[in-house]
Amino acid sequence: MSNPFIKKLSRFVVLGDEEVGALEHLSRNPRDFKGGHDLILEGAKPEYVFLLMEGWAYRYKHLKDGSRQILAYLLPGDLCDIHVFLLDEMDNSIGLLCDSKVVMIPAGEVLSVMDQFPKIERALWWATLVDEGTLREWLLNVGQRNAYQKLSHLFCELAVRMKAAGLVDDDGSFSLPVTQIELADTTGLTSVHVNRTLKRLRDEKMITIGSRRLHILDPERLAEVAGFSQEYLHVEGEPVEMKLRTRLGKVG
Amino acid sequence: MSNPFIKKLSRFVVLGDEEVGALEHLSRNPRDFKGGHDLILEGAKPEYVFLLMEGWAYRYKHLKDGSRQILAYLLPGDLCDIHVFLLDEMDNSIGLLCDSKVVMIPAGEVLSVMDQFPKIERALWWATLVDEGTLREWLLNVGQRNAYQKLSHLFCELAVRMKAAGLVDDDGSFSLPVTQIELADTTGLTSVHVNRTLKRLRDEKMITIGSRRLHILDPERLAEVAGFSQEYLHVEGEPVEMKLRTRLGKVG
DNA sequence: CGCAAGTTTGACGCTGCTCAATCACTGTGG
DNA sequence: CCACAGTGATTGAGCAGCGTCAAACTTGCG
Repeated sequence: MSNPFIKKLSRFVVLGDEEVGALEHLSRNPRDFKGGHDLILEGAKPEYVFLLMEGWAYRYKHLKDGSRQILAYLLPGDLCDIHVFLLDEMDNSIGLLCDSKVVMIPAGEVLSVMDQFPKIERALWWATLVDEGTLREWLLNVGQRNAYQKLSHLFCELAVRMKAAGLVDDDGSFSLPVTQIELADTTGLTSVHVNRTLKRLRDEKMITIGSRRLHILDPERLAEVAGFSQEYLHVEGEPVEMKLRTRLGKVG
Repeated sequence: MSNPFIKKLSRFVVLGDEEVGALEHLSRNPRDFKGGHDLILEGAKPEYVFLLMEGWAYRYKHLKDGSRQILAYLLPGDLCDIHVFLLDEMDNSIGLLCDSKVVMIPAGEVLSVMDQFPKIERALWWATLVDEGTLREWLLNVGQRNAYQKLSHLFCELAVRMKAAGLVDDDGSFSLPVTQIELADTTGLTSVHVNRTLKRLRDEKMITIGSRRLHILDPERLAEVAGFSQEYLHVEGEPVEMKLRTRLGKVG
């Protein structure tokens, strides 16, 4: 299963051949995009749903004073803006952090696949719920933790998600094409303070960071510092549909 | 239409008689709960979906050090924890801010209504997307704005939501059964600093606050200070389903 | 090689936190 | 009807985590 989209939805429902076929059809023809560019800007009329097949993207929003909040990182298999259906215009921008492969799916096509395959609709809904859970963790992170804990928590989360996407090396390191400025805009800090905090994490031998890679040297201690537990990401165990079947004695 | 749940879902889809009937059936028999109590605590096995019919609830989460982040306020018509389906156990708690009427819907019942009425399923999904958008605004708020702007933004949001629920008085004031401690845990500030910031907003004649009510005296200036614009709440205009039909030339 | 972008470090200051005391409000019981 | 307790609001004094400003250094790339 090399299609990260199908791999991801399989965490939620058990897909039949027809459904796999439909998803493969949806994700045919990814286009190559250069890193540093934006897929879509706040205010644009959304026509496509962007599906990331390879690379890194991020969702962000600007304030009038120029400050920026990064709202999510998007990894292979993630839909960038399924909430497009609601919007007359985009309420956030999506940028690419490195060269990436992206499928642009016309919004109507997503809708008709959902109409045809209720299971896919439900899987997409569940994916949305995971995104929401992640957002809640981010809010907790930004609202309540100090700089040291914030960065630790972010790194723990990214490690788990990258692992689930099969993108962590044997030595435990993974690509992190993110500048300290971006880490700052993610956590609500300044890049100067991020820099000092990274130095501390490095000095304490918990991480190695540089040349766009992160290596977590001491995962246990990092998770301890962050107060991290990975349940909210729902990357482990059998598909949600199966768990639900067991729990409620019925098919979702 | 006195049923706030139906009223809310009607913002997303045009409901037929059967669907209205099903929703009315779902929301029969609200139970009375006392304010200050919790509906469900983090770690509990979720069996019911809580539907708030009257009153105020909030979603929150604790850190081990005892600090708390409030993640959402729930108003009449809101489902408190539809994401229950995903969870083996609750990853957040839900508390009541005042005496409230709540329907406890068995999780399986929600599922079977969604199976029977795709439109309702889609409306619930859209409601989830609005929640997610709100969460993104909160993240922006907590991450990037200062205390003065944070509180202004929160008040603007609550005013719009209360208005949509038909709970704002003619004089523009509305019930806000929230202590300064809770405002602090919402915005990532301390109650002392919230107090000082409220004083400033009062001194500048933008709000009146007290005895569990908020009166916004100068909505324009408050929105200006906050950088608030209400689109993300999707309380205005025709139902999303209709807009979509116009936009895509097809039925969602 | 030389620029551009990002990282690192220092000095200093402010927003918002901590600690703590006092005040106001509301509901309770004698 | 009043004393009292508990909760929340208010205010002050002092402080620290993180921000600002600025300069130097490092890295990647055409």
